[in-house]
Amino acid sequence: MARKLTIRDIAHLAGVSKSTVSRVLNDSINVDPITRERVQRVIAEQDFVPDQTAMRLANGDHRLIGMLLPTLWSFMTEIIQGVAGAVQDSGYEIILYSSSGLKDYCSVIDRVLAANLTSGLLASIHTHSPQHLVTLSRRGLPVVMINTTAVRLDIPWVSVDNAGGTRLATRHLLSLGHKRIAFLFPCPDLPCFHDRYDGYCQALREAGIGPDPMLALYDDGSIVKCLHEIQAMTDPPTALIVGNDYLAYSVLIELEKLGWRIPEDMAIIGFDDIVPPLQGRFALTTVRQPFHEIGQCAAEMLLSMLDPRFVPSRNWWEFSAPQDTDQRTRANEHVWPSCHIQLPVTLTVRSSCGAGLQPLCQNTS
Amino acid sequence: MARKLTIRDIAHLAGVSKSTVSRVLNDSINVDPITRERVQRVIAEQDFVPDQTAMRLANGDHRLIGMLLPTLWSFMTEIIQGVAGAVQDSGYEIILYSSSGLKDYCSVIDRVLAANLTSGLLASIHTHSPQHLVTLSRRGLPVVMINTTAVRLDIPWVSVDNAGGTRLATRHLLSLGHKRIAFLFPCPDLPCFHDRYDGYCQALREAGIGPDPMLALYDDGSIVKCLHEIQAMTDPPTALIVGNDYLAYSVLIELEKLGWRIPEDMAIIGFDDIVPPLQGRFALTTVRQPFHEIGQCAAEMLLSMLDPRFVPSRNWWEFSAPQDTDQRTRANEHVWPSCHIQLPVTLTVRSSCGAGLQPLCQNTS
DNA sequence: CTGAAAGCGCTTACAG
DNA sequence: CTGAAAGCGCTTACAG
Repeated sequence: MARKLTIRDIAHLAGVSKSTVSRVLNDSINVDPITRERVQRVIAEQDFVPDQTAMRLANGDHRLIGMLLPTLWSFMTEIIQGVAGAVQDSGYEIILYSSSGLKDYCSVIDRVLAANLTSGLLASIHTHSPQHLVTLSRRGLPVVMINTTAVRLDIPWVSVDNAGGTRLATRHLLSLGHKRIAFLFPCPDLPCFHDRYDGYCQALREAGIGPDPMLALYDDGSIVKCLHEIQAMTDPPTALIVGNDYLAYSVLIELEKLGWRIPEDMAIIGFDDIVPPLQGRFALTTVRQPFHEIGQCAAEMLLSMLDPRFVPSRNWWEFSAPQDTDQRTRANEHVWPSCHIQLPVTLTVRSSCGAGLQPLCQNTS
Repeated sequence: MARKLTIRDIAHLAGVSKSTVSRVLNDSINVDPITRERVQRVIAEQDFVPDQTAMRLANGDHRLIGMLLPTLWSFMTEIIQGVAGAVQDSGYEIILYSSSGLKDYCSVIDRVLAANLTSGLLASIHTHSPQHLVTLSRRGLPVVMINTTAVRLDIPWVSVDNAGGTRLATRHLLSLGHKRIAFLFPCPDLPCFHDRYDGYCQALREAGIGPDPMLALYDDGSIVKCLHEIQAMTDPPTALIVGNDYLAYSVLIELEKLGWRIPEDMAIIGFDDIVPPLQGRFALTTVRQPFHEIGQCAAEMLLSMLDPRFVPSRNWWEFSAPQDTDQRTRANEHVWPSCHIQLPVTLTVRSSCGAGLQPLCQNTS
């Protein structure tokens, strides 16, 4: 390939100095229109694109966003697409860091930051404690957590309205006549599942039903045991809300093995809406997370933090988490450090809940 | 955050020049062991990590691998994980370019290269013609295509043994007693599906059965029409190999609507092995692609092209495409430009093919 | 083995 | 409005 042109070559060809070429490239105001036009023509003729590495070094702005990914679930692709779309024309690029495997994610982050390559971080960390990120964020590092399960953090994050989703699901089951509805935790300690449980309890209370602690179930690895417990109950549930789809599908499989009919013997609703192609037999009614929008929103938040002139494609702030709303009005200039977005979710009704096949869509916003 | 340390600070603290610090950082031989040790201690004490942007500018090696992604399927996550794992400790980073959407991927590539940020490209482009990449590759750009559907290219790529996979699938159906086996193309023009069709034909011929052109079916958007054609045949097939899983699941859904029983009325085998969680009712027997290995292999190929000292984790060359083997022996020094890897696939037997539930695993290597 | 100097390709005060 | 110069943080001949 031919030697790469530099700003000096363009300067020669246009009969100006490097400074002027640089000014044209950076849309500086202080350039004579005639000169500008001449330089631009040369740039176009030569297909000149300035070296990004040098640009980044010279102006200290690296225009690189780090994206920290955990072991990837299938829906991460949608989130990534959302991020990529938002970053597409921003002048920033995404650099991918995998925090999967045995490596300590803290050391990964530290090296990433020390190397001074990226100017901000999009982090999706689920199983680890994000304390390290919180510390860095407090010290001024632009970072946005994506779809974190640890939603209590005082660090910018984008997630969904977990409680709203299960409230929707629970109401739907109530409207179908169910009175005994159980909730199955995929694991006991993640805050997002507690929020989902809270939404379920809220909907029950709104219907005048006190949540029965016996109906809060935990998956300790043996779904079968869990189902046997249900069978052994004197007043067993007729419907079950499962904390996420992955577990919900496992439940469906086990129930089938046990000979239960869905939804006649047990109505099921999940959370996430993974695995869209299979809507035929295992038609799981579920709360759909807007993964693409989650990625898009997180990326646009980060871009806004990095560059105040950045204009988001949508007014995401209308989805600020309730607890944020007050303090934002008070300290408007510091809106970013405490910004938490909970995007609304939708209930996608298929057949596992027993609502028949009539299409029906509700959402939390 | 405190001001970032530079090589000059370390030099001061260690009482040496910047040059010496740089030599220590780059493991240069020409450093007195005592000096080296002193410098290293200061570096460790200060947690110093050199600025990557400056490094990249100074030595012209950007240590950044571009990864061009199409609209992401679910299995792209596995490929990405494979790539990330391989790149993890190589000193390179991955920068993500999305070629999805309406944007012309050629212009994306050109800007990427002109900007001089990345030193090599991993490309996964399916629906577009990769002619532009071929041209660039010929001119010396290190590029590896991932899992491309256009397997006839004279450009380095990593894919799977498509023909071997369908041969495995076809043999399996033959062993179950099927004589009339159809093949369904997801679309008529992609080379990978022709390879899969070829494998199917091979297996039939090996069994002394001439492939019946009537049994080569095409999905033109209406699976139902296709199924009606099958029903209308005087000698209809009893088994069906579908070109990919996505279509296979659609077929299963349509067949169910039509009241067909799987596998009694029609045995089905797919290709890809997407959607692992659902093995209960829609248990699709399918040819599994080793997505993680595909990503890993492609990344390691690219790293080898960028840095001759790189040592791959496995001897991938044993999976060189047959047509390559001869010329590699002849022109060993140019092994890279013509390197095509076809990883073996495995047949994952579930219930849709009618083999019952006994676990069974076969592969093409 | 080590340091001073020039250079990577850009940006940005500063002076004119 | 424009150019010469210094600088971003590193590397690498070159001279000693």
